[in-house]
Amino acid sequence: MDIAHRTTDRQTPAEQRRRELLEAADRVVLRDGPQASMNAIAAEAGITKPILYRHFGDKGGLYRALAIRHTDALLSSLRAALDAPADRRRRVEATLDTYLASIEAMPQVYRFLMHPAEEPHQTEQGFDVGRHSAPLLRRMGEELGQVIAERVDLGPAAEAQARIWGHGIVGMMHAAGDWWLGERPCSREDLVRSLADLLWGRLAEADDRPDGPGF
Amino acid sequence: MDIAHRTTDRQTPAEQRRRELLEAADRVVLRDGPQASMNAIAAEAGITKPILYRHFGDKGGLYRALAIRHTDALLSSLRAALDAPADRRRRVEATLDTYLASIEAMPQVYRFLMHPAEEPHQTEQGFDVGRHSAPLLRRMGEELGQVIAERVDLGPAAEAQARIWGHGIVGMMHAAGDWWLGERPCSREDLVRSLADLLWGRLAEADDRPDGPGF
DNA sequence: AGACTGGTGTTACCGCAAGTAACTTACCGC
DNA sequence: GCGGTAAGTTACTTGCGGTAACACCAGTCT
Repeated sequence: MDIAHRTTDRQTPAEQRRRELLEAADRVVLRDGPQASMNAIAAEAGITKPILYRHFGDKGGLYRALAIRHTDALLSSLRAALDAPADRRRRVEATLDTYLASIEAMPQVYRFLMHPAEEPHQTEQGFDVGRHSAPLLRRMGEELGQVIAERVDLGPAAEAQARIWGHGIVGMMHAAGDWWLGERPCSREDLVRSLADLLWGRLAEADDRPDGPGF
Repeated sequence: MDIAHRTTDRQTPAEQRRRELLEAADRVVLRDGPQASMNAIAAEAGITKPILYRHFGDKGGLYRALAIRHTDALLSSLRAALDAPADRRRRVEATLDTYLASIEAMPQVYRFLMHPAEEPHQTEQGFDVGRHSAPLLRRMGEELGQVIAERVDLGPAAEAQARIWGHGIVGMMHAAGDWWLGERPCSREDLVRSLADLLWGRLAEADDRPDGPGF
């Protein structure tokens, strides 16, 4: 097959094309937000709609492919921070900071990933809860849970505990980051330190305020 | 349409009507999910589209009104749990449990609130800065932050810290709840206990596992 | 009475975006 | 050359959000 000598500079034409389309879609989505129309994306890629549909099936498929790209990139950054050689507190802070720096650097990508606005239109309306609830959060939660399970000694029921903590920590990071990105109430380091303090039990240690019963 | 036999309620007819419309919309949204069309909602209410638009402006307005109803209801439940007379750990657990019980009892409502899927989509986008991004999470985060600031003695920068923690804890609750609702990996009590343990610093206290460096 | 006003309701339409059908190339092995 | 497959097109259908424009039915002012 003559594909073999092509793979040196190109991959198979289909995949090459797919990459180009994804990059065009990326540009449009980053410019117009998740409401970007298929027509606009096709125009940006220099082609017309039906080709997009041949490549990605439907809008959800295209968006899913886009999301997977970015999600993978973010996850590998996070894995790197998680694997850095340092003590646990430093790793937690590095991971938080990596995540926050990422969403700070590309807020449009972040918005796209977190608020997909994908709607299967009018077909197939079942009430599946977890369907389009930001798969990025789920993946991050699962991965963090696995890391925790591998490295932290949690005694019995460690597996379940670790997954719960993974999803919980990721959710904490996400919500705090989302709010912080919108209001910028403090510096990134302050946010990282506060969240790490929270995970380090400072809520439990703090005293009640003099006037009322403690939270 | 005779109007005479509706003399029971003493509200202004407009508000009465608005309530009825919201209830109809509720039924449809709970049945069809956030993709429910304005036509369907109007049909359920026994009227036609333009009336909905006269009452709520646009689809976003209707959905916002719906969301506010449910959000207020949930928030008042949470406030009750937060104000119960008990020590801090018990309050945290009660709040977590209240939230989880709520989303467990009405997953469709929860899904609607969390995944609004509103898309301005054509004419006149550009105002509406805060857009989607689940206002419920923001409100819960702000409220919890306020409660923490009021009741917990955090020393200097307490205000900022409390808000961060509020959003962080709410996000933790949300993400863990979302995942739990989808997979049901454990009982509600187990989840509550694990999350409270996380907030109580058990991640910091736990030892590394024998084979590798700790997370 | 009779015109004026305001709320409720309708039908019929526009614009737009997702998705599809049917046709037209161009390339590649034989 | 010839037939098949992939890329590409135009032109359509469907369905939804949103908006006229008009109709009906209180009360109410003169």
